[in-house]
Amino acid sequence: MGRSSRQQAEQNRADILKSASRLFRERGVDNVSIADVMTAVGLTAGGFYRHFTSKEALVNEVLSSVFAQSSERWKQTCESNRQAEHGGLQVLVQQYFRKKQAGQTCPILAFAPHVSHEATGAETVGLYGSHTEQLYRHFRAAALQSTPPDGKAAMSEQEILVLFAAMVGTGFLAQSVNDQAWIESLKSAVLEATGHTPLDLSP
Amino acid sequence: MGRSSRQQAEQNRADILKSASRLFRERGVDNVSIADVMTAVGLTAGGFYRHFTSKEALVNEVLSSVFAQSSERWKQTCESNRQAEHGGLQVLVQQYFRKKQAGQTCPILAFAPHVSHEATGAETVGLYGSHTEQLYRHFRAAALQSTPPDGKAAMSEQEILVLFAAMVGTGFLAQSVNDQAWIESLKSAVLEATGHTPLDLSP
DNA sequence: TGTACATCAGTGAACGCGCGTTCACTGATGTAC
DNA sequence: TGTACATCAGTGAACGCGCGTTCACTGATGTAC
Repeated sequence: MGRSSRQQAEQNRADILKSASRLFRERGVDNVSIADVMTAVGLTAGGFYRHFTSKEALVNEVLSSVFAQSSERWKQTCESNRQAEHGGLQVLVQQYFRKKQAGQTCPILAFAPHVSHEATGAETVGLYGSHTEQLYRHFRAAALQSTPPDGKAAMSEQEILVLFAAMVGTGFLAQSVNDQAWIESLKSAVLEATGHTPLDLSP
Repeated sequence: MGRSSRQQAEQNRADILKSASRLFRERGVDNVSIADVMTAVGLTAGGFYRHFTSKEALVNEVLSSVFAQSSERWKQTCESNRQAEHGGLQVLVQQYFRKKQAGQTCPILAFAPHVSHEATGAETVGLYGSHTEQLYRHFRAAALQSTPPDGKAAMSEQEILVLFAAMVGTGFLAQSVNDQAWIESLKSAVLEATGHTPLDLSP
């Protein structure tokens, strides 16, 4: 095979990051091997270390990239609904609950099992925490600029915190509990609570 | 060493269950080996299979036992507060958030990473789901019999679902995010929301 | 521009490690007479 | 009650497997003249 061109090598590195992002979100960091990632890209395991010093280094890059993606999407949802009739918050929660392929799982959920290992490096844990709080800030911004329906008051900080925890908690339960009916009732309860009032359920 | 008495063997089996319960909740199922469990009991790894057919069988027994324990505790919290001034719900949430040693992590949180594996058996996944919903039912019961403060209305099903998701979500975030101040703000927001009104924070 | 050489991206076998599980074995316990 | 034998709880080495990482090697790419 021999050496690849600089350009090809750069492309391969980008492919590794992309495949790892998808696989880590699909199966979790600890259930994806370096060989899995490299095979998905069409290379062999040994070559991985020309691009990253360790699996942990890959995890850190993927984590930052994936959180940045989510952050961007949340921010856009928030901004594009600035003058919408209902606030952007409901749209955000709706998208959060939308049935997605496994490769698009919320990073807060996808990386938590890896992060809560005792063995995981402090850098990874720190990145996870700060990115999670960053997502919360976008959530909060969307909540604050949502126009309250009818004559209701704007959301309090307390309500925003509770709704964020409820949204994440529901996503978490959706990953582990099979009972679709129960999960749906959780989702619609949280969704309705973001509007301070039951939504009409007409299609 | 030779054979142990029936009585001793029964004791050893119970010890294995107890140690496994603690270790699984402390570190997660996938980060605890059979050897870890057996060493904690003072035996060697090979002897494990005189008591259980596989690790998965142990997991299933531990899961049921640990969930049953939590279920019992939630039910008691609920009943012992039936005539209390504030409802049992706030006591339940307060205990849920109490800083516990790692061996007492809520089973909903502790077993989720193992359960959301693709490879995990259907039996384990089913047990996890039904036990989780059982805990929710206790939560709901505590909420429904809580006497609403002041002139507030009783909690709606929607509110109960949201608060359950928020409680679990907060516990989940507490495991992975280091920022204690933020975690505390989530906890107190959820706790206050269970009372429909801010609590007074005097010691 | 053409040639000679150095670089280094990728290969694939190997290493060391921890895991769940198996197995031949030991010897105290339980049982049959 | 005492003896002879069967049982089986626990041992500890071994197996097979997958993992993260290393390494000698290959040969196309990049560079110096």
